Parts: sequence; structure tokens; C-alpha cells
Amino acid sequence: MGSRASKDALFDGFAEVGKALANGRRAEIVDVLAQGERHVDEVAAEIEQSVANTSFHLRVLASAGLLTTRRNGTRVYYSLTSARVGALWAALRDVAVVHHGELGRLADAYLGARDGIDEITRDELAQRLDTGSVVVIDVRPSAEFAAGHITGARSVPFDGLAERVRALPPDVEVVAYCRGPFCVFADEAVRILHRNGRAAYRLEDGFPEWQSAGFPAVSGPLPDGLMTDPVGVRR
Amino acid sequence: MGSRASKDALFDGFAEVGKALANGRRAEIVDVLAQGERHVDEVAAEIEQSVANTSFHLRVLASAGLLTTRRNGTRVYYSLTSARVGALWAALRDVAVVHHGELGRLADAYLGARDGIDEITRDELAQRLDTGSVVVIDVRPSAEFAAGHITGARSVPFDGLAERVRALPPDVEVVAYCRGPFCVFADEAVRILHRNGRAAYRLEDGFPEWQSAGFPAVSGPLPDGLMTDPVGVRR
DNA sequence: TCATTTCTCAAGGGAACACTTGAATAATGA
DNA sequence: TCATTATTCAAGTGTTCCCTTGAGAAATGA
Repeated sequence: MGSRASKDALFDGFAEVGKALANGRRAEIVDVLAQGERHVDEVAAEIEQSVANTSFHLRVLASAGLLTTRRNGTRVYYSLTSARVGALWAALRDVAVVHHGELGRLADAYLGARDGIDEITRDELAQRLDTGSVVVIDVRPSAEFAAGHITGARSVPFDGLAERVRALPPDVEVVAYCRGPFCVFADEAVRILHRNGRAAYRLEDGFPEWQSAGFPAVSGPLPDGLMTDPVGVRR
Repeated sequence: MGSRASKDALFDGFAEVGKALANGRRAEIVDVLAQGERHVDEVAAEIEQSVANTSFHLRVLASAGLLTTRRNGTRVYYSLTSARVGALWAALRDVAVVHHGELGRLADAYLGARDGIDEITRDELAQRLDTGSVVVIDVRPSAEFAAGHITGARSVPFDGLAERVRALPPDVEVVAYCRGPFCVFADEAVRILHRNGRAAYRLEDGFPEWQSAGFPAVSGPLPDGLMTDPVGVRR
């Protein structure tokens, strides 16, 4: 009891969770799976890696306890083991952004110039959703919308946004949201909307943060791609 | 903007924080520094590594932004950059314990049989501190007590506990606390107290958790080892 | 049953990491 | 100034990690 060897073993155990998050591609995987479960192929496409390599990384995350799997036919779906993992990911991102000097620069390089892209807070959006004075668009891929989204939002995946701008109700402000603070879709959506003469904002952070802050969300562990909002289940 | 290369760079940046926590000795360092600042020699003794190796690990943590340094004469003091880092460490530990099957076993091996060691919650202790029906002992090394402790606790470092049991006020229950959920000092203190016929409990978790939960604590960034409780500053 | 789809596993080469040893640097006090 | 103390750096060695390629399993449907 209390020996050096067993203390080392214990902390090496903690470090295994650190190791799981010690690779950029695995960090991306966690970021994607924070939106909901996905199968191996989808994840591989998302992080632009070979399926074999993606499978390997998923396995590393799973054996550290961060992911669980579910089989459906020939597909294997991976998801975060619990909300705790999402919280860990958020805490890590948080520390990284605030303390790691380089990261602000890298984020700017990835997100591009953010002049003219105004953010709206979760509280503000929740209020305006109640009064109906806003259209909320979810610009993530439709599979992620299906897995869970802000109550009242409509799915307008970023790919098809340019063509669908005209189908949005006129004369009302638009709020776009996506995966989180480092997701480019929302920023770019706001730019496109501006170019089309629309008043637009991006929601601060993204869907997981909205949900874990306790705001109304529809969450469907609706296994295979159901696109429409089933009821309006608060969670 | 939004290119694969810059996305990779961004997430590699996040992964650097993961890498910082991807080593058992570095995890131990974070656990120690969560108690307050320490200089290199102290940390090296704590984790039982060479000074050179400890210095190296401290540098890795610092360059990921998790630690900051302060120089005082020939000594260099390291501390967590902010409470955010402590929160990250807690989140990681949390995930590890709940999801990493192996860890429960490792923790048991380190802490030993916990039969007869009852925990008291923070709320319970806070109440009983108000009514005065309890003696609280801080069994961490005195440097850690000096850096911050529960208001009203007395410093009885684990090393000298056996000799000091008799000096404790008689006929009142004792609550021992130390660094956190995986700190052996508190468990072992309770065993010693029991052997001496005293009613004793350990506080759930440790000092950092007490403090970050907002319970009354004396916190001294009192640079060099002041052992007595200066006033009773809430923080 | 057999081909297909989807995923996992194993081997391999180049890169990065952990710890040691020994030397270099920084502040202090005689 | 010079010896002392505390810390950092640099070189060296064995280990682990990352990604690729190609082969092996697991469920499905003809």
C-alpha cells in the first residue's frame, strides 16, 4: 500500500487517458464524436485519413475508455462513452486556447479573418427563440443534425447553403451554429449570408456546449439518419 | 482559411496539451502542483526522479502552457498557470476512474484495503466546522499546508502523526484530508487514529476540490514556508 | 455457399520520447 | 572575485508512436 511502484502504475494509468488525447487526429475524432455517434468510414472521411489508420486511432481511444462501440450490421458506430469525456475535451481545449500562446495564431489561420462576424450568446439566442424573432440554421453535416440539435433549428448543411439562402424566410435575422468554437462552418455561413444581403450572426461555441449548458435541444440517438425533428423533446 | 493543413496544425496544438499529460511522472507533477507552488528540488523528491529529469518534465508542462515559473534567489518555483489547469486535471482523473477499467484495480493496489475508512462529504464537514464538533487535520507536507488549507484545519504532516496523536484534543472526532481522492496520507492517518482508539474519518477528495467547490479556505501564495495560519482570509 | 462490404490486425520504417550522465548557466554570499 | 547551490541543457540509448501496406475477420445478401 502506498508503494512507489503502485503509485507509478496508478499515475501511468491516468497518463493513458492523456496519451489518448496526445495526437492531433485523435483530438479531431473526439471533436467529431462530441456531435454524436459515427461509423468508421465517416470518421475517416472527416479526418481525411485512411480507414486502417482511423480504425487504429479509434481503438486507442476506446481502450483508454473514452469511446464505446455499437454494431449495426456491417457497420460499427463509435461514440463518446459519456458526457464526462465531452467535458474533458472542453477542459483541454479551454486550457490550450488560454495558455498555449501559439494556439491563438493557429486558430486564426484556420478560421480566417473574423472581422464582421458577430457572435450571439447562448442566453441571447434562447430568449430570441422564445419570441420567434430569428431563424436558427444548423450548418453541420446532416448526420450530426440528426444525432442532436437545437430545438427549433433547421438543418442547412454548409455544402448546400449557397443554393438555399433564398429559401430562408426573408426579413428576419439568421443565427448559424456548428460544432464548437473552432468549427469553420458557422463563420463561413455568416460570410455567405452577408454576401446575400442577410443579417447574420454565429452562435458562440457550438451544439455540444449549448446542450451541456442545459438549453433546449432535440437529441436523437436515432441510429440511422433521421432528418426531421421528431417531436421537440427537451433533454 | 479552413484548409486541411491549418486544421491539422490547430488540432496538433490541442494535442500538445494532451501530450503534456501523457506521462505518468508529469501527471504526478500536476497533482502535486495542484496543492500550490513548489521548487524543482521539492518536485523531484516528491516524484522520486532525478533533478535533471524533473526539470525536463517541468519544462514540457510549462511549454504546453500548463505551468508558470517564478524565480526567488536561486530557486525556481513552478505552479499551475491557472485554476483551469486544475479543472483539466480533475476532468482527466474523473474520466480515467470511471471509464478505464484497469484503474479501479490500480487505485485499490495503491490505496490498500479501505475497510473501516469512512468518508465524510464536504457539506457535512462544512456544517460540523461551524458547530465546532470536529478537529480537522491536514496531513500533507507542511509546505502544502502553507500554500493553502481548509480554514480551521491544523497542520499535522503525515510523517509526524503517530507522535502527535496524543496532542489532539480528546473526545472529539477527527477528520483527515490530503491532496485528493488518490492521496494515501488521509487513509493511513485514519488507520493510525483508529489504532489509537480515536474516531476518525477522511474527507472526500482533498484540498483542491474543497477549495474549488467554494468552501472556506485559507490560501497563501505566501512564498516561503509560513507555517501558521495568518488571518483567516476567505477566498 | 460465396462474393461484398466494413472493419480490424500485424509487420515495418522513420520519427519522437524518457531517462541517464555530465557539462553549462544563474543567482548568492563570503 | 570565486566557490556554492539550484537549475537547465546536450548527447546518447533503448523504447514507444504514427502511418502505410496487405492480409484477416464479421455480418450481409445473392
